[in-house]
Amino acid sequence: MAEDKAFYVTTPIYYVNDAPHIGHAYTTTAGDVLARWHRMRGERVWFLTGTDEHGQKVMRTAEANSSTPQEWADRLVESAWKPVLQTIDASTDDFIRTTETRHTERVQAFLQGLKDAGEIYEGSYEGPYCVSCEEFKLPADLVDGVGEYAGERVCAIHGRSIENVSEINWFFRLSAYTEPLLAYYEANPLAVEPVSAYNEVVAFIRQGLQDLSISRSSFDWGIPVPWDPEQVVYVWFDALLNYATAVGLGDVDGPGADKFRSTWPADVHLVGKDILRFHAVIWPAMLMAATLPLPRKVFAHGWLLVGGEKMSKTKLTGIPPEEITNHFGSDAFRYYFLRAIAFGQDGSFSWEDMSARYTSELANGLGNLASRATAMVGKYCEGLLPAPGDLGPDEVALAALLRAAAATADGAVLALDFSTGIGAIKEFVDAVNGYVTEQAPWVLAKDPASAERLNTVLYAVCESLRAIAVLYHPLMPKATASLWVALGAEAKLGPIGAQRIQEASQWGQLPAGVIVTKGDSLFPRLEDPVDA
RNA sequence: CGCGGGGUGGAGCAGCUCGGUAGCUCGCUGGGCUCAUAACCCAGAGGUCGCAGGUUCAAAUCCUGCCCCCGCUACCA
Repeated sequence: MAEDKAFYVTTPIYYVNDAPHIGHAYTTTAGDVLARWHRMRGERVWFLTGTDEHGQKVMRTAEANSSTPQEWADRLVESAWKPVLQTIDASTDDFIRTTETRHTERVQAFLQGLKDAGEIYEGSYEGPYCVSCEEFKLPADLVDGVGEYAGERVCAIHGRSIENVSEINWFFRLSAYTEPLLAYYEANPLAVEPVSAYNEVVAFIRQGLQDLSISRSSFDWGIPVPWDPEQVVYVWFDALLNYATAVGLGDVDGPGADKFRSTWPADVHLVGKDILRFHAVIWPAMLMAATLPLPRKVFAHGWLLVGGEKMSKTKLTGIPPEEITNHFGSDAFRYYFLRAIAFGQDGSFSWEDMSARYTSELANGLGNLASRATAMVGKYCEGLLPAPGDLGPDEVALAALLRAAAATADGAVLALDFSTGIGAIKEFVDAVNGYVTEQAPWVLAKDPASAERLNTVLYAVCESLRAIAVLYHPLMPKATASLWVALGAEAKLGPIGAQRIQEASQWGQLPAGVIVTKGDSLFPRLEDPVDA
């Protein structure tokens, strides 16, 4: 490889106060498929996720539950957030929590560095403040008052007047990075994707950036500002740094320094489009200020819509991932969301569509193909993969189709276009199903004179499945591992995870004579989940 | 005129960057096959590609205007 740096992909760190829903799991799934894909290309990979645990909301919720913020966060991380990784079969390499000392100490060191470099100054933040809420409000949080407050903007929660209050805070010179960021994005048009996100970011920066208040004094659940312990670091400033602190930011020697050198910068930050601005404006500015390399790509994916609306906790439309995986399994979860929704755009989720895709593409498509192939090898060849005779034009065409599909899939996944990549593999599955029907091995089996032809056909089908298993493995680790076993591939070719994407389409890897078994259905047909 | 995204057969979506048979999943009709998870394969019906203009030999695809839906509009994660 040209460099020894690992391919580094991150999910956002999830705000621990939320309940995990399929939107969170969607992001992590995308990251996982990307990570597994790169691993199977033979690259070193580092895949990070974690939780964001500071801030006023966590503190409030903890208090309301007669708990300390730390205890509250501990509980949610262990009971809700880490289990999600198992639920969707995510292969993360690390899980960072912003309350860990490896994070807090490095954040403080980073902050001190910026201060020493003159990037941070003391100023006053002034804004609308609701006494009842005891917090600053954003203009967007305010609503028109009614009754005695008619004519003024009031707190949306309490409906009462807000005061204009100022407090002394530490500010980051974000405004100084307006031009550098514009220049950077002009030179790196792929640094933010998709294009719509890029345009939005550039348009925003073009308006001119204001300095950012990065400390708070009104509450204390956060990382203390090292030179001013009365204040805590603004949550976003703290949170964004996780991507770097997790891999050793600032360490001058030792394992942290080695890790940082071999990992940073991130190759892909996956984010929801609602937090794009933090990642594509504030974060790179912070790194510029510290003269560190910028992440190579921030990719903003869309939202999952339920009933046409963004999922939301308050509207009770947040679906827990296990609700889906309990029924369909983790492979189908992973398949559905990355296949049915163009990555980068909003997509609507419905049980009906999920169920339809599952039945058609997984059960009737791939699952059934594996079933008919293994059954025929069992029935006609006593379970041993036959040696093929000379390839006919149909086999040559099939092999060519496979090469094209693999190439398309590889290119698409590397470009984070999962749906296109999966679609290419799916089309090949369909083609193999068509090939089976056209060749009609059950007819060939009736005539001893066509025995060699039968062998050729059955071999072609199993060899196709071998390639499909490899190409689909990053997406559906469990089912493809089962398929790998059913094909008898492991004994001669090694573990499926050790196969190479780039070599997957090379025809003829599965050796004749391996034991093919008809195991359980890869994707059993399921009862309609919407029976209510 | 704040910025951006979207309006494609019954449903959900792709295609639009690089104009030239409108593709996919589901549903529907007819046929084939029987190895297989009553699955598979083939054929077919069904679309004014939001509306109106324009450019072009040719536009879902480029340009202009309009209508409708949605998100964002920063220091709440």
